Amino acid sequence: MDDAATAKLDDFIRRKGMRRTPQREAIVQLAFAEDEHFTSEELFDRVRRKNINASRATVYRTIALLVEAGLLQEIDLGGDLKTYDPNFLDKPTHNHLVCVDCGKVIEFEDSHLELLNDCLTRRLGFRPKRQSIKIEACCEQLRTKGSCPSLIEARLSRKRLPVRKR
Amino acid sequence: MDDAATAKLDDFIRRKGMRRTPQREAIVQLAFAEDEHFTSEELFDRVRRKNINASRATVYRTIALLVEAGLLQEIDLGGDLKTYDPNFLDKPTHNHLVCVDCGKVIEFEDSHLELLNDCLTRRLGFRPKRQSIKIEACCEQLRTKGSCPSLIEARLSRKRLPVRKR
DNA sequence: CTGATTGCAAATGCTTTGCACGCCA
DNA sequence: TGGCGTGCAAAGCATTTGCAATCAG
Repeated sequence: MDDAATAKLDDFIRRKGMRRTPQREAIVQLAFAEDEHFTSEELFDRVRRKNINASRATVYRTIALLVEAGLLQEIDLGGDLKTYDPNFLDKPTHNHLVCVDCGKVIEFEDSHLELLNDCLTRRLGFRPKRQSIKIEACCEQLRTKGSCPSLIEARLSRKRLPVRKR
Repeated sequence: MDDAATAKLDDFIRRKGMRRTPQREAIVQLAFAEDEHFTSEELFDRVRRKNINASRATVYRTIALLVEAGLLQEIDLGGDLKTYDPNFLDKPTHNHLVCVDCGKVIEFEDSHLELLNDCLTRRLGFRPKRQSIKIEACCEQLRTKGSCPSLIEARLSRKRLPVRKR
């Protein structure tokens, strides 16, 4: 978590008359420790692995806090669980491409896409607030060679494949 | 529900060795009776209002069936409930603009957007499968005049506003 | 001190499932 | 008749919440 984020959170907490607690500090730090998206439960896992004294409820409450403060974005990756993205502060306009085979998520930005969306929104008589683009696709390599590097990587790291059913 | 859809469903049911039951028929018909998106519970409401003998469980099971058959699309409109879109068979490439104030959903298509997304996907080394674009915006009129026709309409028809918390 | 915060367990609410019965093919 | 489909109630599961104890300021 960079300084801008720290400052923003401090400001938010002060304005709200809230308190700084060790649990909050630790959870927030862990949320931004990696660039990867996470679910509530995954963040709670990080907390447990670090032997931090914070309950599941506090993790959920802190996530809600960060979302409200605009530091964390709730995004839809297609699963049934809510996913959070810690990278929107640095790249406010990025979009997501999800590999339907391995669930790997790739973030990308494109100014043309942004501009086009903006125009479309205005043409429809609206004022753009936020646009989220999710592209579901599969690797060329998977199709042609029968295996995709992301899939292999996902298997090696024993990563959870995308959830389809709750 | 047009003929193409009926045929497609018939085919799907036959291939799967499934049966045609009055409940299924009725639920499917109601699902495509209107162009509007619906949640599982809303579809169940329609069923009840028509005094059709079908339980909530059957409605859920039939929705799953339609999604699997590719006749219904599960889309993310930002609420916490799953939403289903019955219009993808006619317009496979449409996107959604959601008014953040009244929750009104507008469907739109744009070939430039499609093309651009397609190029982007390929450039990233992927093969496009499906792209869903959700734009969150608010009416110009709401900003300038303090009220938006959709909002008024939503209030008049006592429509549920977008769900924020479960 | 005072009230925000936490932890626990219970509650919520949507969705799924096990099972016995009924009905389509 | 065989076994898919249905209804009911119970189970699942992520998330939220009530409440008493605790802790920050």
